[in-house]
Amino acid sequence: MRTTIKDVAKKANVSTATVSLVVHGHNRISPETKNRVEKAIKALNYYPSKSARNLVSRKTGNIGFILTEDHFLKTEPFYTQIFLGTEFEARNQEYYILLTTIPTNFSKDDDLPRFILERSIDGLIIAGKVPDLFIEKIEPFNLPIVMVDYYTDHNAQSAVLIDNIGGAQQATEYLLSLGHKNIAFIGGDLEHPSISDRYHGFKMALEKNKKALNENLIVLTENATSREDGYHAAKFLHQSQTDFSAVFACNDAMAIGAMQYFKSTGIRIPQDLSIIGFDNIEGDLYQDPPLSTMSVPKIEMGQEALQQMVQILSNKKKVLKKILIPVELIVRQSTKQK
Amino acid sequence: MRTTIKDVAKKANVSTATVSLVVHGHNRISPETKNRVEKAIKALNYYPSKSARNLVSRKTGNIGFILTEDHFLKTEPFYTQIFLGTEFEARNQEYYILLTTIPTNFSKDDDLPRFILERSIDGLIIAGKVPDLFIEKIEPFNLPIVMVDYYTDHNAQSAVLIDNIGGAQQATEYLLSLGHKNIAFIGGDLEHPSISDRYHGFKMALEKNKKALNENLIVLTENATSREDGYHAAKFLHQSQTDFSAVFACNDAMAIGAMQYFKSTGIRIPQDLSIIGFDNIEGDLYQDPPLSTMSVPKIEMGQEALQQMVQILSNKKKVLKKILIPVELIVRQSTKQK
DNA sequence: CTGAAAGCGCTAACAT
DNA sequence: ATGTTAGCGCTTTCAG
Repeated sequence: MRTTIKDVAKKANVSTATVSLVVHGHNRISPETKNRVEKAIKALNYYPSKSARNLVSRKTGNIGFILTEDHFLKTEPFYTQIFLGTEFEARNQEYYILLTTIPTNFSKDDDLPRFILERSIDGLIIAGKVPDLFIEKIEPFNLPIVMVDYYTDHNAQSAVLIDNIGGAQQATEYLLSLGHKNIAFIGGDLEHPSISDRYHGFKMALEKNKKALNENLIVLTENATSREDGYHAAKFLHQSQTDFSAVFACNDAMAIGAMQYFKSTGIRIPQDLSIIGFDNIEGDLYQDPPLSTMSVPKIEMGQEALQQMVQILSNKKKVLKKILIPVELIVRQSTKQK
Repeated sequence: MRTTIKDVAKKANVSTATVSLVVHGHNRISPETKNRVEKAIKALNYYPSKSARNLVSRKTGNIGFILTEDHFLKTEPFYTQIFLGTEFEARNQEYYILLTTIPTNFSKDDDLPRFILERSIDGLIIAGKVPDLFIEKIEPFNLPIVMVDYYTDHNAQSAVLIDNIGGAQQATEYLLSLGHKNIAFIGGDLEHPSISDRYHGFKMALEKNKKALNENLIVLTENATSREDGYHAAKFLHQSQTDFSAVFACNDAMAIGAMQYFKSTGIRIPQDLSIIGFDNIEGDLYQDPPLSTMSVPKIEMGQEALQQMVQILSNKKKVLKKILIPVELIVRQSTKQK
């Protein structure tokens, strides 16, 4: 049998209330009693029962973490890192994270995660793009929500977002500063806020530097932004016969795919062509040459999300914040002065 | 305020005890009452409070899932898939999974996961290789443990394991059946049970078929078994000038790296050299040629682990089982009749 | 077949 | 400064 608050009280010769106060660090307990209680706690190796606490506090101490299956199983551990960040922070903040996935094409017949139905969580962190339908369906549960790396104002929530616009500008301007005049952009589905923001950042940088936008240098694939898509985008670009000396890929996966294509045609990187990506994934380092990119602090984003959640949970007032996480230019060997 | 069992009882004109019995599907309730109660539950959208249940049952309804950080963040979503399998199954079995990582080099100064210290879990699933020290440190907590894809008999637990020996034999015999006489093996740290088992399976198949083992055709890298390691192992093999027409790599990552090296030297696959891997990771399909391999059912392994845990948790008797999950030969284009 | 009631371990008024 | 006590929502004997 596990030791309970009663055991501690008995051993320390106080009431359970006193023990409870000591455990919670209330200062209206005399130092001596406090000391005695603490000793008893140590001696008995007492840990308060979560269940009992939860029952009386009407909270669960759990925070749900949701992402779509494909995001979780993706080769790049992008969301996995974000999860890890929230898990790290949850340790400090005394919360547990309940991770679950939802089908990538969540449909109206799909059940909501059990922890939502059973109300086993105090709040919900949603990472990455999820179907609108899902957001709608959880609305009635009135859970505090923090989104990470995705945002929809379908119903207002707090969000932790990458500074995609700023980062894309920075990347583009870096390329410009290297003397490149004709810069191509390869990307995917503009419905995705991250991608469209990066695209915008790219255009803004050109405008700001009074460079005309050459439509032929913009290649947007239908949907995904994988290595394969990058490969094909590069091929398309190459075969369009338009002149360019640098490529800004909307993410590293596409950049890597593109690089692979260009190299296969004999184009040398960075001598003939500079390429920069976005995300800073592990694979960048194993490329030949290693890929220049914009670094996204994934762990930190996860931590930030958890902190936001804790704030929402402790203050009653619902401050809806959008937090923009800055990204950092990482120069490696895939970019070069023209 | 959330609806409680009392609300349901009042609405259905019964006692809370009756509601409880209905919820648990006891059959000593008359059909009419049962019906009435069920209607009330629906109408009020009642879900029993986990905390209250946990408190009275002295269980938490949670199962911990532990892996090392590097395993979780690996590029290949191998353990991620295993986790997903346990999570899927946990949904059926009414458990929540608490996922946490431990440092890859867990040292004696590292804290144990909070959910162990606070006893917030009923059992623990450990996936992949973890430091012995960790296993030792959790022993006093006397938690039911199920290991997945790793086993140590430091203290006896149940385990869900890949049939590595059988799979390696199968792969090797397949290569033999193709007419290959000189088959190389590339692998890593034999301290790791999976790798050493695959190595043994390889040797056993040779023996069984009365083929001598050529030491020059065995390349074991120091530690890891990544693409890079495969690349270097292949290089080493190639430069040793020993004759071989087929390679069995201890996993797909190494196989892919090896293939990359061989192709770079002009060796054609499968015309000049057959390669087979192990694991069946997603990347296999994107290789040129697509990689033949032994398929490991990761999701199923996770499910199996959870089921084992539930069994242990429901029976008091601790049956320690080792479950061997069979693997399946997948023939793609990297292997060919000699 | 159903209800009354004790109690799981803890917290938070309210007393003292 | 500390103790008493009434719940939190549920399960589970034990009666009826």
